Amino acid sequence: MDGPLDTRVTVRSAAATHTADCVVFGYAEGELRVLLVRRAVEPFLGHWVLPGGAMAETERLEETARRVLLELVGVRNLYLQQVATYSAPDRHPVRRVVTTSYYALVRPEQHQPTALGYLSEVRWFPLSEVPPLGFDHSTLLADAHARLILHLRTRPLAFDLLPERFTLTEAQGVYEEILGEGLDRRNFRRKLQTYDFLIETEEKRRGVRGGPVLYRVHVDRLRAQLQKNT
Amino acid sequence: MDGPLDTRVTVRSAAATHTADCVVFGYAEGELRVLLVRRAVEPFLGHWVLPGGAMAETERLEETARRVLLELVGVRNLYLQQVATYSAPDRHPVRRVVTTSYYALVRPEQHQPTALGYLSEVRWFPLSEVPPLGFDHSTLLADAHARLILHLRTRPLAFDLLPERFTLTEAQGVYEEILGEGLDRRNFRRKLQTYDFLIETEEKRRGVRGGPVLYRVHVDRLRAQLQKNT
DNA sequence: TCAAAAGTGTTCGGGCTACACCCATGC
DNA sequence: GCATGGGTGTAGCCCGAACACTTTTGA
Repeated sequence: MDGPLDTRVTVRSAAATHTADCVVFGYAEGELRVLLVRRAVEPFLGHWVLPGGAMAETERLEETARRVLLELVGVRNLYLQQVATYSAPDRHPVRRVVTTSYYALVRPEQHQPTALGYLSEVRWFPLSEVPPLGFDHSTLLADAHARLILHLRTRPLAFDLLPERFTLTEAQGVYEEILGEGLDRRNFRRKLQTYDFLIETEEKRRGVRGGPVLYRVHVDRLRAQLQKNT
Repeated sequence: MDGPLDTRVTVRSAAATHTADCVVFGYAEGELRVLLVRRAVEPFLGHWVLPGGAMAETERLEETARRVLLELVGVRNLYLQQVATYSAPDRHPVRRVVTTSYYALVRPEQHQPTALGYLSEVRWFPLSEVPPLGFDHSTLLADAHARLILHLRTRPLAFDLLPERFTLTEAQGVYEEILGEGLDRRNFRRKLQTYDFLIETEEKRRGVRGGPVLYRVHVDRLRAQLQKNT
């Protein structure tokens, strides 16, 4: 309660480090992917884990998460949602670390992630090829994905993963990849046509049969829509 | 990320106290209520706040929350869900405190809350009569209530707030109080009749016109149901 | 020209909503 | 006995699910 400890039980307050870890989702080549980093230091040297960093003195956790993402993929202003906080005393083998997880949606083609600091590698993994992660990060990833599915069912989030111009079939691919299930093309398109933030452009995608029409989003309307069902 | 800090930005890791604060909901006399405590120490001396406590060295935050609830209302094994984590650097006027909030559902008639330690008073407040709270607890309360509404729409949570025997009208009252809207009696009853964990007893409620029949829940079936849509 | 993907309407069923009358009990 | 709340069924609506053929374009 932000106050002195209760006196009935003698507890020593834990001086834990607090980190923000990011589950960064991206969509490329028809697959939902997640950004992982490889550790170059112990513990879990050589393991793949979620990118993250320690909360600084004057930061909120969300700011920590944004700072990490800026450093890692050089992107600001992306869609970021807190998922949960993990506090098992032994979740870090060396010292006490409490972690709050966030999920983020980015456009992979716009950003080249760079390994830095204590990392040896950064890579996009298709969700189905993610190896067992260090710490309890497999759990964080699963929880974040579950939360994303939940959110996607009530909010038009997929467009934060798509490039500026996209076809409806590509949009459907994003939905199918996140939800992990196939969707009916006509039902899907009818649903999208109810969104006032979708704008049909004059262009068609070249190099693909059928000559699909390209769409773009009216950014302000999309933002308004997203705020409505927060 | 549970690792050394990134090197590109020099951050000093914040040694924050971490607390678990509880938004304890109860239903009594036809009203949804929340359990608040009054502080007997600075800061916010005399203010009403959410009950909570600092995470101990060997505890997970959920255990902290359960410990607080055990001490405060003497109840184990209640329905407890993590809501969110709050980390604004200035949310506590004296020192840095990060707080993770939980909501809990209890049966007020079974427990007499007791003020202890640094508290001068403990009281159930009807949700509509909650005063402005100390710290940022008004926000935590609002967020927890919003989360409860969300959960109630997909899970049969109301029965964790009702006494062992209850009428369908009483159950409807709980739903209406949480959702903040009136429900159609017949539609509501039809919906409840689809739940296999509701058991009609032989008894009727005495002292109320109409002689409504009392129901109880099949605890195992309810637990099974709740786990299904976690 | 043919193979592949884009594009398009209608029907069906289930679940939610709205609505009115009789019955049991307390006062 | 009468006022209050308990108990019950049906019809419309909306949304999501299922489903097949024509058009466009690349190869």
